Amino acid sequence: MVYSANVSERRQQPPELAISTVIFALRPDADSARPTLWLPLVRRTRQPYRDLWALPGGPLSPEESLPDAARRNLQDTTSLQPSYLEQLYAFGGLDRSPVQRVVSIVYWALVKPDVAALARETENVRWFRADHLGQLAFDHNQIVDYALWRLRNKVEYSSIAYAFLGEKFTLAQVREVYEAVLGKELDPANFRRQLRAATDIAATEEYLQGGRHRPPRLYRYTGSTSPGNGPLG
Amino acid sequence: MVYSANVSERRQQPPELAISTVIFALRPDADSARPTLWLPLVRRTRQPYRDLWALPGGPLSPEESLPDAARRNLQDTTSLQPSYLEQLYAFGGLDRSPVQRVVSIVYWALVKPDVAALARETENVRWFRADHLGQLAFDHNQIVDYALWRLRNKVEYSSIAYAFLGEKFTLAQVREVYEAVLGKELDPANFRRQLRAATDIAATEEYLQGGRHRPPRLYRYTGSTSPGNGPLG
DNA sequence: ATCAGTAATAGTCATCATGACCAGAACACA
DNA sequence: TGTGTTCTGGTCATGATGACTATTACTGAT
Repeated sequence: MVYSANVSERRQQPPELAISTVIFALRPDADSARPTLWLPLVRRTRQPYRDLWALPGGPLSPEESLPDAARRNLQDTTSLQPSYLEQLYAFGGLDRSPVQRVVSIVYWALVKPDVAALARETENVRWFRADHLGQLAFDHNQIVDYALWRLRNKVEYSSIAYAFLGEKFTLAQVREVYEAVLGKELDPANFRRQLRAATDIAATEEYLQGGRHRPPRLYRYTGSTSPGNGPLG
Repeated sequence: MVYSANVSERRQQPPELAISTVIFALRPDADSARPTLWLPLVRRTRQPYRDLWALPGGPLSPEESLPDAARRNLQDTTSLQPSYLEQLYAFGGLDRSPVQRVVSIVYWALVKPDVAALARETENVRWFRADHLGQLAFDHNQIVDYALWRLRNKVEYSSIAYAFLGEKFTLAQVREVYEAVLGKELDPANFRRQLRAATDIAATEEYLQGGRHRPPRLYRYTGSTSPGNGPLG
């Protein structure tokens, strides 16, 4: 902790308020042929934790709302426009940053595959597989763990999975989302039965051609874009 | 909005960071003989929203963690020590306060009945039934609605109900907690079957004497005090 | 002392969701 | 033409749940 200021000094200053976001996308994986969970990180160019990877974020401007700040930070640092955005948690531990006390209101977001594919990687922005991130700056490993936990829970009781997919999709693609998020394989027939009982997806008359096997039917999501966060929408 | 400063003026100032808490307790109700959900509110003695009722809260001191700040504010304003405390949400809308922009990190808490009974009401601290609060200051009606939504969800999939109860309790008392929180009656026999299948409550050899009918057996909660918030504990 | 009333407790039954599993249909490729 | 794989529809056993019935054990009135 080279850059840790002494405690009484830090406590003179008012807490700084920052907004950060954990962003997930499903990307094709070289090894497994199945898509896996990835997330973009930005390299820190200043102390503390210089050259370590961190969540995209920045200070809250006085004239923007919290989700607007999250969206603007995403646009500025990674050029990504999320298909889903939800507040994750406010982290305010005293020792999160060795320099000054920082309270971070953290959002988590999902992006669709076409948006994620267009995003170019730079020297300071890179995609990482969610299951081996290495050492991140600050308490960001803990934050990502929590975001993953929320994602895994939410995918099971809400219709959030479709935020990972395009307008039309096969049931197998939906299953691949669940399998990538939950980290386990699901029975195709049983999974299919559940989706067909759901009211928020509808079959189209189109089939996905060009595959190696029987062409699967395409479906469309007909539910609300925001899967609902209680009275807050 | 008599006290609303003009917008450009407000936006010069940095956002203020506050901590508030929604506290729930189960209290006997005069009408229904069944206990109902109550929460303590504090009267505002200053503008804005002077004389309206509001959630207990205050600014975050630089040297305390977020849950510590919530706990201290509860102690200072209502003298209540919660048996459960969890972060609810960070509210940061631009127009939450007409004077200055305020970002509120809101917690929600439960208190046990003996603690709630000891709390004395004063001129500026009073208990209200959760189902008719009237007009509160700021956006606190919306915050209470969200806290109620979270409470109702969490009571169904976690063991949070025991935070409302003492060390030993009857199964009917647990059922009364569920009924008060969910706002509907539950079948005693089926409810009993579910609780007996749970692993985190154990039967004692004691019975509650003095009632009008067959004395019910007393049970004890054997699970963890913190029902778990994912990787954060 | 006896009986009525009510909660506490135990149990039954039909229904539904789920996991495991089987089988035919429809395609590409050798 | 056959083989392999996925897509799709189906069966079966199991467990959870809601509705319901019945017995037990107490208080309070007659």
